[in-house]
Amino acid sequence: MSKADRTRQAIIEKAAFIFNHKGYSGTSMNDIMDATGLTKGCIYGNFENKDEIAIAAFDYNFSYVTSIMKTQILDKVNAIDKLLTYPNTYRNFLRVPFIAGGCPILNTSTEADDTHPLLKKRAVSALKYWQTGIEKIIARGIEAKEIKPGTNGAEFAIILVSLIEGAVMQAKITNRSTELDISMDFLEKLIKNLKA
Amino acid sequence: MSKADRTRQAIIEKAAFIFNHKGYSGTSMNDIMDATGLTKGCIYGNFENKDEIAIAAFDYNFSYVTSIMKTQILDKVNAIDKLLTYPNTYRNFLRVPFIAGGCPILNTSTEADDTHPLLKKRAVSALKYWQTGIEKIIARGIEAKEIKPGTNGAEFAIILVSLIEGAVMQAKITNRSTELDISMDFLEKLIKNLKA
DNA sequence: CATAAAATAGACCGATTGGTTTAATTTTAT
DNA sequence: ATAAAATTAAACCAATCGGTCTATTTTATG
Repeated sequence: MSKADRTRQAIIEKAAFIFNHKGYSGTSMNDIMDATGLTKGCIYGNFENKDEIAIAAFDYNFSYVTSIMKTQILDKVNAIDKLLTYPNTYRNFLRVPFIAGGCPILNTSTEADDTHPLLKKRAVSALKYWQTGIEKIIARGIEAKEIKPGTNGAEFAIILVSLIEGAVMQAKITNRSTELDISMDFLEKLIKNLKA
Repeated sequence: MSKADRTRQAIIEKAAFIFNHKGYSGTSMNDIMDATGLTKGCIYGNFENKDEIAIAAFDYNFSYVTSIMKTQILDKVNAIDKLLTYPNTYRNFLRVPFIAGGCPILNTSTEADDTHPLLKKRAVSALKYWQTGIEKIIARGIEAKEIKPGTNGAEFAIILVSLIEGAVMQAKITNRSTELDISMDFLEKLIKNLKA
């Protein structure tokens, strides 16, 4: 990894943290300078503009969350156990916030849907990637006779995501885990109900 | 209503629309000047600063949504029917966006939770008001023997809100009603399952 | 170790930010 | 009708915005 690559990566990682807390328009280039300890010239030598940093930051945040979930899911063999990773992980989201600032899909979606087409596109892709990931687990679970045949994977994915994102939003704003506990308990039951 | 009151109200209404689309830091005083057709001096004669406008705008947006829901809920006599107002209304959220820009609680929560304590407080109050409203419907429904005794109102409120907010977020970013259709179908079944 | 290329620092730019001030104009109440 | 009070317009402010440019330093290569 060249020095430029290392600098670029450092900018992305620091910026990713800030963008996920303050949002796109709430984050200034000065914020990024302060966080990285780099000057403006250096940052603009590595990125064309703020947009490019924001997009790289979103991709970084999303792939970070994805990698954490994927690692845990790959540890499980049974499809039900794979799905249970979601409620089990998100139940502790406030206590162990594995991504500081909250879910990047939720944060980016609500800010960018009416304002920033580029970020919006990124958020759409990320959401669909998540949804199809869950569908795949369910499809394979059906094949392996671990999940009831006839289970609608696409529908279940949407409900799972709704419960998680809705609960994360409520828990973050009220600053309590109650909403996550209750929604994730409920999601857990839904998943166990899929068992063949 | 004095002229000052009318001016103030006009500013709030126009600003409420913009804030719910562009967010707090995405909205500038110039945006508000353009939308209202008023000058800066005039706006600052009616409000102390941007914060005061943002808070009044949030309150306006929230009470607007609340009034629409309340009207429909009051039309129903049975507690189950009152609860069904939620899936029935939010199912059409994209087709008939009764509040432009999306749910103000969702929008404000995700932006303000890490950045704007005053707006955060407002969002918390709004969310709790919504939650307790649902709890009350359920409590009265139990009394009236329309809803199963033993139903946990607080838990059901959280799940209802999670499903709605999660689905609204997904539908708004993907620009399709699929997520709302599926999540609201599911919520409808949950509600009907509460019947005594 | 010399040198070309890549990376970085920091001064600088015009535009825009939220906010103030002052003078003129309307409204309101007597 | 008129004076006091409320409201409004528009010039003005310092600070910050995203972004550029050039000189200097650091890095990699022959």
